[in-house]
Amino acid sequence: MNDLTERQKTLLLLIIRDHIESAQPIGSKRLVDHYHLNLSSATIRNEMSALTEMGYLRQPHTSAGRVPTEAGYRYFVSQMMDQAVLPETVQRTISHQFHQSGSDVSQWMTLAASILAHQSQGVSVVTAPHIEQIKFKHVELISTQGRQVLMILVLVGGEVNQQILTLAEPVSQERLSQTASRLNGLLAGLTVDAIAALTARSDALDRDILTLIVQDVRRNADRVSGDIYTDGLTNVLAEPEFTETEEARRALKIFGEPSTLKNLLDRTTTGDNIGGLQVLIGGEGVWEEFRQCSMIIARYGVPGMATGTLGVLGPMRMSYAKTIPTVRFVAGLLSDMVNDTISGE
Amino acid sequence: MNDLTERQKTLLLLIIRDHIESAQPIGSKRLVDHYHLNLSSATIRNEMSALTEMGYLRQPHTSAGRVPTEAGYRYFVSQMMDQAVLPETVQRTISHQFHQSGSDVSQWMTLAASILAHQSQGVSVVTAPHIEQIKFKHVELISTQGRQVLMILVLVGGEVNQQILTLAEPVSQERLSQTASRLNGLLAGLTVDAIAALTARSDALDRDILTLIVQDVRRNADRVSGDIYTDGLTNVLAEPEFTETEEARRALKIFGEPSTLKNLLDRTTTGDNIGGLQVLIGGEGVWEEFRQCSMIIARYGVPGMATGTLGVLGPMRMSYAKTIPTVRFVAGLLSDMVNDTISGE
DNA sequence: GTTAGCACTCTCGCACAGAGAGTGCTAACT
DNA sequence: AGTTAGCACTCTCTGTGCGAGAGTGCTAAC
Repeated sequence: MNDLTERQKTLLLLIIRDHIESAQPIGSKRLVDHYHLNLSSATIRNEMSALTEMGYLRQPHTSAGRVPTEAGYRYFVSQMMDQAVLPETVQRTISHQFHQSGSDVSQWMTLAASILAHQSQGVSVVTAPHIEQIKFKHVELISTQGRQVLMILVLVGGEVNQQILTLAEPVSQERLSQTASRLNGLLAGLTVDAIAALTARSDALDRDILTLIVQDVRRNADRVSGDIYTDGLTNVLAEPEFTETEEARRALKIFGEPSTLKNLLDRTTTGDNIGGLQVLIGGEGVWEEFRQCSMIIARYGVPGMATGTLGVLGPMRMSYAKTIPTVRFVAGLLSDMVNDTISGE
Repeated sequence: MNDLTERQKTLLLLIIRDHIESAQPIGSKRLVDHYHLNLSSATIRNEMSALTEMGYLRQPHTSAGRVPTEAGYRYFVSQMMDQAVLPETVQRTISHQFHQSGSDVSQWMTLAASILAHQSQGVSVVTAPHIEQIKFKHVELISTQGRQVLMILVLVGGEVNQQILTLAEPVSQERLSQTASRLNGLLAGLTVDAIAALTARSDALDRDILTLIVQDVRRNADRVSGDIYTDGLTNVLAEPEFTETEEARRALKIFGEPSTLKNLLDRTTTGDNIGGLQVLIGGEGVWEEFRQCSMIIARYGVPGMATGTLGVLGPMRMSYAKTIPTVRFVAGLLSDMVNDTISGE
């Protein structure tokens, strides 16, 4: 891997950087003209030939300039991975936006997706934090009319669900309030599984409600952890490599199908490397449809408690230098926010 | 308008229907071959020439077949508007999906958008119902830690908001419960404005909470009524008229920008024609970017109480016969559901 | 009013040539 | 040994010209 001479390294990085900007194959002459290297085009040709031999560059056809291969990009990314930092002004802007937004998880997600899409000019995707251990906090029962009761369920972490249940017979608000406060004492801090265990040995009214609580929490856990937020779907259409629509369509279609997308994200991330980014270049064997694309993915949250995934999809020649630190920064922010809400109790 | 002979009518409808299917200009010969009319191509040419003269058809160039003009489509739509009905099997499938879904507004919206996009193969958009008169129903105050209190607010219509407020000094859960139940008696059924009026003449704790209630409701009203759900963004890329990306991109971009989109919908719909559809053909002067597109829009909900908009964007040669009844049906379903939740109290 | 026939027009696809860009190789230079 | 100038070569891209095909409008006959 590191049998590259110093000159070859700088040349390779230069070529990739230029190609990311111009979206065109880079020739030796162009290189000499644009950057005043103290070298002739012939020398550069020799080096380029060597880099091609080594698999970092590729020629679309015999008489075109060079284009980075996946290996080339990977080298490029590995070089800049550590240094790339988001300018402080951008950091502040983003933080500001988050602090201005509401305290609702879905708002955070939407905002994160929007910021990622904007900054990177790619397609962003954010999954809501999946809460590993859901714990009961509080329940309210409000009679609405006849046998219909509105149940409000508060979970540790501040999440609130509501649900309407229909009882076998009308029950007064007073009795409902009593039941609620009794249950609150009984269930405080218990996990779903513990509550489910309790259900069996309870009397009629309690059983109805407990069953519903368990059901609701479980269903909701599925739904919320399945929630996927995307933004910038159309950004990618601006890229020159997607002028023939077919390619773009196939890639975008995947992003339009939440289930497939979730699957893809799950397969490529593990829960315990918070802070570490993954950069998938050219599909990297993961998904045939993304052969022309790259993805930058990160996990955020608190391992073992609540974690989610976020990432950006772009063309293979996306601006890694900008996107990588952005993804990292936003992941950090979201982690902090998740941490705050969880440790709140 | 109705100076069309019977034969011209059937011919016009035939041409449009064929063009919607084939996406190609329709020539006289093709028409004779495909549908066994008892006419020669020459006769048809004469009629086509007349239809062109009248502005219903157009020739892309001298020696191509005919293509419908906007006026042609409009005539087509006006002819089928009343008869088009959704097959009962489809109706049942859709109803079923709605009844299976949760009771959460945002789930309805997502589902509606998904169904519309799928059925029509176009881009769908649904705005959440805007509640005109928000009324208070119930509040709960739950102490979490120190001075932080979780406020849960239930509105008439079943909507539930939560919000964390920080008090000047710690207050016991008991006192909070008292306050909550007092407020519940006081505010039941009041509108936001009425509550705001009360705020002035209340003591410290009440005032804090009341202010927050008003704030929260107002902010939430803005947010929810601003919520826009879209689906099928990539469907439109499959259409042959969008193979050059530029056109598609501009149209899609608008659908990616919630604010612009909302503006557009608001401008083209009025709140009081629930049940009536609007069909905008070729942008219809509304929006330059949609020159190649059509939109089918409907309002749903209960006028004066809560209404929202939903619609489908597709190419001008979209399948009106299928999309119009679908939009109408889904609008009806959503209206029913809104009606149910509102009249629930 | 309808139809057959015909000349006309315009697009589309294809082949072909020339320009341009970039390469690899060789030989000369430092 | 490394670097450079020069040159022949290859391949894409662009524009042009031409024939095929499709469709039309018009005229004259039915």
